[in-house]
Amino acid sequence: MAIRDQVTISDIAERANVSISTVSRVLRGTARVSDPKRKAVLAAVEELNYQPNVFARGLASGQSMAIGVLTQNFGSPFYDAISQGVIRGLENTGYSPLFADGQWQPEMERRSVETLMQRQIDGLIITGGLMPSSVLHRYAEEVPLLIVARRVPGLEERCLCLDNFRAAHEATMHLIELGHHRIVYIGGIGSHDDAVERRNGYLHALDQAGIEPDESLIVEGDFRRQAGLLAVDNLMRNGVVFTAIFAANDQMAFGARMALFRRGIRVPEDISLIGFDDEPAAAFMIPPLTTVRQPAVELGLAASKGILDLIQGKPLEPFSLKMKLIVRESVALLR
Amino acid sequence: MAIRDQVTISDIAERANVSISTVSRVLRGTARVSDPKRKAVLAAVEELNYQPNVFARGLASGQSMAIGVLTQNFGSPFYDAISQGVIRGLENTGYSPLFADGQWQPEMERRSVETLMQRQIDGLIITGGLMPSSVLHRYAEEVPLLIVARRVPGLEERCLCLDNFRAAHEATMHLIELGHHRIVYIGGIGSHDDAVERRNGYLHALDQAGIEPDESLIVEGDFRRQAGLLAVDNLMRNGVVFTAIFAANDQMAFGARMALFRRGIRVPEDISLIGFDDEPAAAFMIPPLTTVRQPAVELGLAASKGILDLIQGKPLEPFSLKMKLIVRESVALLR
DNA sequence: CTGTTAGCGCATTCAT
DNA sequence: ATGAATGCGCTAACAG
Repeated sequence: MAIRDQVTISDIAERANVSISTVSRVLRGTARVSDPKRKAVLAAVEELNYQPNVFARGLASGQSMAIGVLTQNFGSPFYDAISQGVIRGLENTGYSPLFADGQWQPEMERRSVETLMQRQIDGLIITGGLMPSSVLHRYAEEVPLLIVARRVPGLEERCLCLDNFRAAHEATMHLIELGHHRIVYIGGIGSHDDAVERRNGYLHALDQAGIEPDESLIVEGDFRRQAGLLAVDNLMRNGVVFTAIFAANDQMAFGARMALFRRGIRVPEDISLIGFDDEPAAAFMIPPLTTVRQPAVELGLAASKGILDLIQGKPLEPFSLKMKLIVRESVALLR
Repeated sequence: MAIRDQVTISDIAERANVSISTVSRVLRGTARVSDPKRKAVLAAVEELNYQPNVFARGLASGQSMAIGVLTQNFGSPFYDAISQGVIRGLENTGYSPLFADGQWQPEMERRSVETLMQRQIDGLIITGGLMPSSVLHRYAEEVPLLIVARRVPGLEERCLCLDNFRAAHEATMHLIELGHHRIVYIGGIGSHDDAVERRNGYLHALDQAGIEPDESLIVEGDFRRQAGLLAVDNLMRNGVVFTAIFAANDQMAFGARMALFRRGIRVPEDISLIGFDDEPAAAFMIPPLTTVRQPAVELGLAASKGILDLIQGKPLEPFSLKMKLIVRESVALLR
């Protein structure tokens, strides 16, 4: 045991001339305690700087007062913003978040969740990720579970996510209205539901506009920068003609931007580019990246509220957040 | 207690026909156990899918097997990269990291550390931050402590940081060699040791080159984007003349870049710009931001190794990582 | 080598 | 309203 934390409940019991149960009672507020005794306890707590031992408390109560949060890639602005929201949402609730990083690798995600589980988390928030939905279903049975920014079939009521279809649709429409016909779509992983929805939104917009979808304009990515870069490189190398790009997330849009830059192609003068997520860095690109805003912090906040509800057995409040297209200077009218 | 995790050590003891202590022994490897019994235990563990209860273990052993990590701003690429390093460094060590976010606010940092402490962390890694050094000294007495990316007087042997002075000196020299005389320095918070060192490096380079430092070129920032933006705006408004900017971190360089962009000033054609930290996004600016590389992941790795050494009472290995200037395309010769 | 036992610090039930 | 007693699951002496 570390040197600190020597003061225990019995120390203050002694100091306050009461029994340890009384101390426990005033600390937890589980039963009424006479005023003088309560004050004595509180005073002793103060004087001795008592800090409850989380382990002992957890052992005895069966509650850890901890919420596990599986995030993807510390360093990814979007997921980090969600984490921020969770932190804020959990403040002063008595619960504290325990973070683990899945790194977008199913195996890593599993291990991370196992670790969290071992720490007896009272609830689990999973953001994004590639974990098979079967595994998620299993977790859902073991612990109050909330999934953020990902739609999992069969667990819809546990998922906090936005209308990807509509947002992608809007973004594509925006490009079409600017006069674009040949719009590249750089998608996410095919097995990922969000990616599918966004793609459908894209396709639906084309359809509405009477534009024949062109398979050669649709590229599968993996949500990472490199994928965006490669996508553009390949398109160019293959001589595919296009005037606009819609990427399923900002990271890939960054990559695409980079590839264009290397070839001396200007954005938005030569090609229009839209991303998705509104990562903070998007605003700092020169010129700023046009993107679909996913309110990540708000998502995190909602997630923390939601998980607390679940823990208390309350029904999940319906969730709705609107996404909107952030139009900056980087989308141009087609010349 | 959650529904899961019902299997306890005695369940498998029963199942394997041994005593609970034997089970504990094979699980912890604290003593030799006959082969048949060991195998029986392992088998039982497997069959029952036993998961040790961290709380019970912690209570009994006094060890939490957890390392607290106070980071600044989830979402700051630099600190996140450090976190990544810590995660990697702790893999397969039996220890797991517990993250908390200080958000660059002393009060928040304190609360976060208190929370970590309450969770009985075996060691504490603090990255950056603004916590008064007196507080840090106190923590150092309570728990094995390692400070990353910040130099704290009196705790030097506990600090993992780089040679800020030399790096700032080099960056400034680089600009001078390119022909710049009037170089703006956008600094960090004055009370922050790193900021002071970087500033001194800047001043020393000027001195060596025989350039008289000009107070009007030295701006105090706070490491955030907004500060860089404001700095440039103010300089411009006041009609200060300069041909290059050296910012004490990339975030502020981003801000400066933005301010320049808004005024139609090109980088590097019109003004040279150097940042500090080599945040990933720096490479994705158009053109990429020239910056001083701080190997953040390596810092995190070293930190995790270091904290484990401290916990085991081993002396801290001397640490050295060189920083180097990443010269990309955004520094121009003075026309 | 192995089983028995005594706590770790706290919540909680049971008496009072 | 309050104290005594029990146990959470596990580790670490302590006896064989």
